[in-house]
Amino acid sequence: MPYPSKLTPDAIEAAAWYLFNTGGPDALSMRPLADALGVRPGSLYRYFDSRDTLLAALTERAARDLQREIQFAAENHLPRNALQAVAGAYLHYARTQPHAYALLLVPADEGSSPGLKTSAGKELWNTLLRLVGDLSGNPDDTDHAVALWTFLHGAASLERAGVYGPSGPRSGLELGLAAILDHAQEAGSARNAPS
Amino acid sequence: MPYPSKLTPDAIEAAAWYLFNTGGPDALSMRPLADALGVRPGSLYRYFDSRDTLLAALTERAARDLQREIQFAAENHLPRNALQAVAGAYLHYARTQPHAYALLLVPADEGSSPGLKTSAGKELWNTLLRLVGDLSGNPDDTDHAVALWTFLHGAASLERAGVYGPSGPRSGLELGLAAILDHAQEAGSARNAPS
DNA sequence: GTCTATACCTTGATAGAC
DNA sequence: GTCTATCAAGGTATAGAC
Repeated sequence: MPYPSKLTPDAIEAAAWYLFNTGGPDALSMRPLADALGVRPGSLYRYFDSRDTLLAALTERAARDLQREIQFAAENHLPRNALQAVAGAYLHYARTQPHAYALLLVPADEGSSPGLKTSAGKELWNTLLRLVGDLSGNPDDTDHAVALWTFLHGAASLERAGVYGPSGPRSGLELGLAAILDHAQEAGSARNAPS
Repeated sequence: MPYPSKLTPDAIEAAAWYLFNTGGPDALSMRPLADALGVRPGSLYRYFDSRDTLLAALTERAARDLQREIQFAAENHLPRNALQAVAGAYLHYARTQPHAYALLLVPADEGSSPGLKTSAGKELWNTLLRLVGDLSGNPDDTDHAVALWTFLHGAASLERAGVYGPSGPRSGLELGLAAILDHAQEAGSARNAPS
């Protein structure tokens, strides 16, 4: 029975995901990955054209993961609280899976596509857009969604860069988040009761 | 006259700066750098311990550059307009020198220190803090400064990731910026006229 | 003191044998 | 489908020529 081959795309991806999340991009190299799978480096190329292709798969996976966390966090909350919870979940994911998160927003010039232009990435955006719409009353409120996402990513990114220091800028973040949510909410009120 | 050596730290740094800003991190490799200087790779190590040391020098340089741009943009403006101009200058720098900008906020685990913890980086922060203080009336308003910087970096970062698309989310960014500046300004008013 | 020559090791990737 | 070579390019270290 020669059928069950040692390798499958899923097995490779799983091992790669582990290596990547454990040690970051540098830890994901073809040789150690092959070692982990009990195989020779060259064999991997039968399933993934290149390391970049493999990274693209991991990117998609990261987007799906984060989208699920966001969705879950928002459930059973009123709009304002939902977004507050989403912000927490977003930052929590960026904190606990920093490498995977970084994959989502790789600069455009560094090969692989931006990560959030994947199908999973678009779903993530739509989820955010819907939640913001619930707050502001505008179902297609891209402006506030963009502002919110911009702020969340900035927070995740600066935190990861170690800029905030140990004491943490919690108050600064909460303040900024509140400023944006307030703005969206006021826009909603103005809609319902135009002067 | 054997004295004038072919290499000087400044010459190396300048060539490295050019390579780096032109082609990104990958373009800064020791061999091409040596070629550009008409020298053998090994020679570079008399002046810089490693590629990382060289990168650290470039990081310092980037922080200095950005700080100067910010300072210049803020001159001769009233607080609110100054910060608006600063935001523009910040994003402009991130747009036109993307690689140098990225150097400032390298994730903490990727070797070299966060870039903004250099002396030039601290100056940058102090500049921002002062300008925010002028608006809110609180000379040490770290909260609003953090919120503003978080938002600016998020914008620079998402833009670079190509997330906003060609049409640009100008309105979303202006809206978020306005929300934060308004919040700071209102805090200032409340200070002067406490209820 | 300054630079060259050279070598070592690790990457990603490919071609062809089995 | 997997292995065995093998390649080019990268960062780095050292020994020795000038």
